[in-house]
Amino acid sequence: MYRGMKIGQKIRKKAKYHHGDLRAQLVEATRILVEEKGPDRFSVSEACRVAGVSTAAPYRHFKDKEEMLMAVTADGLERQFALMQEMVQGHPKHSIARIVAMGRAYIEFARAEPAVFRLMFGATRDHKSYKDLMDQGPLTFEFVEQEVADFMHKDAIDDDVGRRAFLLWTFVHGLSFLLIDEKVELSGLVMDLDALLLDIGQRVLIDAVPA
Amino acid sequence: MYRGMKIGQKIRKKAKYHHGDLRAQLVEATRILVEEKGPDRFSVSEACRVAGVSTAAPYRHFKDKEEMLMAVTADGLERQFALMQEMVQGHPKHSIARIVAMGRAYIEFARAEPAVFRLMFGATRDHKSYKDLMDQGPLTFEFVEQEVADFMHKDAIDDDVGRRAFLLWTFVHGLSFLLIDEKVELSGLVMDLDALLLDIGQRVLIDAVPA
DNA sequence: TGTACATCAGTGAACGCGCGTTCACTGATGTAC
DNA sequence: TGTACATCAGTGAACGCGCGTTCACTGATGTAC
Repeated sequence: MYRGMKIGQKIRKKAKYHHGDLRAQLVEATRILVEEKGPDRFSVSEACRVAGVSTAAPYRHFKDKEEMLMAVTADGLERQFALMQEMVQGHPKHSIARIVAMGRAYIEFARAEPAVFRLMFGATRDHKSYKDLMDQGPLTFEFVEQEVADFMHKDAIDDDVGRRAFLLWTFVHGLSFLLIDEKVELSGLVMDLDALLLDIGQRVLIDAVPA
Repeated sequence: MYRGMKIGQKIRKKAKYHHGDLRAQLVEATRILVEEKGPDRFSVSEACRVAGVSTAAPYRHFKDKEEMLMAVTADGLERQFALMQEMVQGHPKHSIARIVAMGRAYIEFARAEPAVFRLMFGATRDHKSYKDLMDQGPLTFEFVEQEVADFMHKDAIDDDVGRRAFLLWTFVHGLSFLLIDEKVELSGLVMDLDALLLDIGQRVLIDAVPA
């Protein structure tokens, strides 16, 4: 059964003419289907079937199919950001453990919801609402920059901080895709994920000192 | 007009009942369409239109639609590998310039043919022929490992070499996706691509020396 | 509190569309004698 | 060299399918008096 949906609930919902919660439920159905079949094989009709509603119903809440996908994407961006903020907490300020935790959060999100991750970071869609949506991306990156600045005991984000944050992001982004696209397995990596993140974190954040 | 196809050629080809070259031409049409519309919006019918052939014709050469995409993917993997080998040549052995050139080749391929790159490295397809296809991937990675071993003046590929090669690959892979998915622009990077690749190459290949 | 009515979230049937694949066929080519 | 025939790469029409979206509608809800 789907997340947060008890047996029989679907039928009960159907009994009510006015749903009350259809938009949220359609977004949830879309999220599940996208995850099950991939973003390109998702269909509005199927989301309606899951939500127990006629195929015309979504058009009260969304302009078109693409807008449903955008809603899932926006939700994903917010949740990933939240997860990163959450996982950083508890690690001491200025410690590299915070950087590692941040990277792990990024990757864990990708692995938990690969299809949503692909929506979030995959090929740009040429939909109107896409621009608004993409405001969340920079926000998350600024958070990474802030953490890097903290680690380096800098109180502002300068070019050097930006560059290092970008290196970290790129690495973690690449690893996410390699993992969810099954080009690489964590078990084949010799090191475990945390060790790997620590290693790359040190390489990027600590400069080589000439002997 | 499409690559290697002169005006009028399509009509001339059509005049011949026996094509002689249809398989190759369909692969080429598929490649072009995938690049134009994205892997998921490619259709067999359209490839047939481009190749100037009936919609049933491909089934003499391919089992199904997916097999056409696989052919394009395999071709892409080979060409990327060739490009990497080619761009490394001319740089002195053991020099980091070889590593940089290799990374640049990877990224240049991705930028030149983003949709094919997505086919090559995107979500695993559950097609029978997919397994055979994926033999090329490890081959390319071994080449990277060999170059890393050379740079480090090692004559065998050990775990340390493998780990560093993996770090390089992950970074370059992440950068490729960020670029083709338009999450980042080279112009916004402060450093140019070669400087960036050199920087990350050094960080991965040269260890910090404790003061 | 009861009633009239506007609002609005849903229905269900229908639409046109392009798709992947199959089918019996046809016409060109290569080969045996 | 000429002819009969097998082979095989194409045709073109048809199929069933599921899709996204629109339409006139209906029934539940909230509000004004």
